[in-house]
This record gives sequence, structure tokens and C-alpha cells, in this order.
Amino acid sequence: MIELEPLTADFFGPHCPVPALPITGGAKWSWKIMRCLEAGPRRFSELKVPLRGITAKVLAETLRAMERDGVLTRTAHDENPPRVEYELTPLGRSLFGPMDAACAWGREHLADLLAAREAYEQGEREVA
Amino acid sequence: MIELEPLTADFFGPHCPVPALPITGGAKWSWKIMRCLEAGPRRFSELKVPLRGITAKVLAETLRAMERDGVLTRTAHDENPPRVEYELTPLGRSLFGPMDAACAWGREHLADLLAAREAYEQGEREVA
DNA sequence: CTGTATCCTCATTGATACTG
DNA sequence: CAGTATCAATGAGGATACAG
Repeated sequence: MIELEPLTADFFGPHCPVPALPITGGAKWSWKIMRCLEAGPRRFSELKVPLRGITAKVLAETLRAMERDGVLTRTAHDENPPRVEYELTPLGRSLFGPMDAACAWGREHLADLLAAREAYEQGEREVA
Repeated sequence: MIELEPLTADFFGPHCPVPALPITGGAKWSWKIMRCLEAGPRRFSELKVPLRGITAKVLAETLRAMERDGVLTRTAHDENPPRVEYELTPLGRSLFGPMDAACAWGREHLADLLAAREAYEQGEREVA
């Protein structure tokens, strides 16, 4: 199970670590899962396909962690074949606020980032 | 060296993964380093002490990665004993925007998060 | 003081096989 | 279909020693 740091009252204070967001536990996939669920509920297999490369094991673990943190709900329909649907909670949807802020930052500063990397590699070449 | 996913033009689009922010590479420490540098330049040892538990190796690696991404500068003064100062760039400072947004989200929804975890553990106890 | 060089451990992830 | 169980691989991170 993906563990987060313990939550204390001042956890989100001035020295808040990254793992503030529930989605940063298992960050590699949870962010993408959020986007897959943005348009509405999805089944296990409907998540697994677009998340190319994820294994059932990791997907299940990540979904459990997100359920534990209250960002999505898991609904198992009693049918055959079985059908399980995952849906974002209002709490989960509220995460799009900071997520979009991060994406906006990225788009805004993409040129700076690319320039910084190029400059850095340039410096490496000069040393070599 | 901490590697980030390759940057493409649409990297920060609707399906932007978490690693959008340079600070999410080596996330365990880089977020805290940002906060340590928020008030002004700091020396290597002035970072190492407040970041209790970090080793010189990991601190050096993380600082290099952040330098590569253009969020801070490294200035080695030619003295004895050596003195090296790290300082945030304007690009680095701009990261406080999304970082503060994330922290604000956390403070705003702390009660929801704690309630969700309690409910989840409650469910586990009922199963057992 | 500010690192680098090795070696090592542990957790996350991946691969594969299997089940209700 | 929607997982779980098991084992293997990978890599960030830590311990320690040493160098400029």
C-alpha cells in the first residue's frame, strides 16, 4: 500500500513537503488516473488501456490508495462478468485546481526550462 | 543524476503528468530545499542542517538537478575554506505559485482528508 | 567546508501466473 | 472482468570513507 506522511495540523504550513497532495503518493500514475476520470466514471479496464504500460497490480494498488484518501469511490456491481466503476469524489475534483495551476506553470515556463537544460548541457560540453 | 521525463511541446497539456514541475524530480527533498532558499541565498551546510537526515551525496545531487533545471544558481567563492552559495532564480521563485496553491488546497481540505482515512480504516476493521 | 566515490539497502515497479 | 500472489528487476536513497 502506498503510504503518505502522517498528516498533522501544520502539515500544509510554510514547510509543507511535496507529498501534500494525495496524488503525489504513487505520483507516477495517480495524476494520469485523475485525468482519465475527469470526464466521468470509468471501469478498471477502461483505465488500464489508456494508461499504457501500467500493470493490473499497480493500478489496483494506486486506486486503493486514492480511495483511502477520499479522492475517488469504488463501486462493485454484482453482475457476471463483474463490473467495477471508479468515480471522482467532490474532494477529488477539487484537486484539479492545484493540478491545473501546476500545468499552467509548466506551459508558461516551458521555454525557460528548455533553455536552462540546453545551457546546462552546454556547460558540460565546455568542461569536457 | 535525477532524470525528468523528456519535455515536449504538449507535455503540459491536458494529460500532463505530475513530473511537470522540476521539483518533482527528487521530490522528497527539492520541495523543502525550495522553502529553505525562499528567504535568500544559503550555503551548502546551511541547507544540510535544517534538512535533517539528508546526506551530502543526496543534497549535492538534488542541487545539481535543480541547477540543471534553472530553478537555482550555484556560486563557488574562491576562498579557503571553500564557500558555495545557492540562490533561487526568478524561474525558481515562480514555482512558489503552484507550490502555494498545493499547500492552500491541503490546508483547505485537511479535515476531509483525515475523515476519509478514518472512514477507510473503519471499513477495514469491519471486514476483519 | 564542500563535496565525490563506493557500496548497500529497501521500496516501488514490472512480469508472470493464477482465481472468483 | 477484475483482480491477487509471487518473484525479479530497478533505482532512489543511505552509510561510510575519502579528497580538494
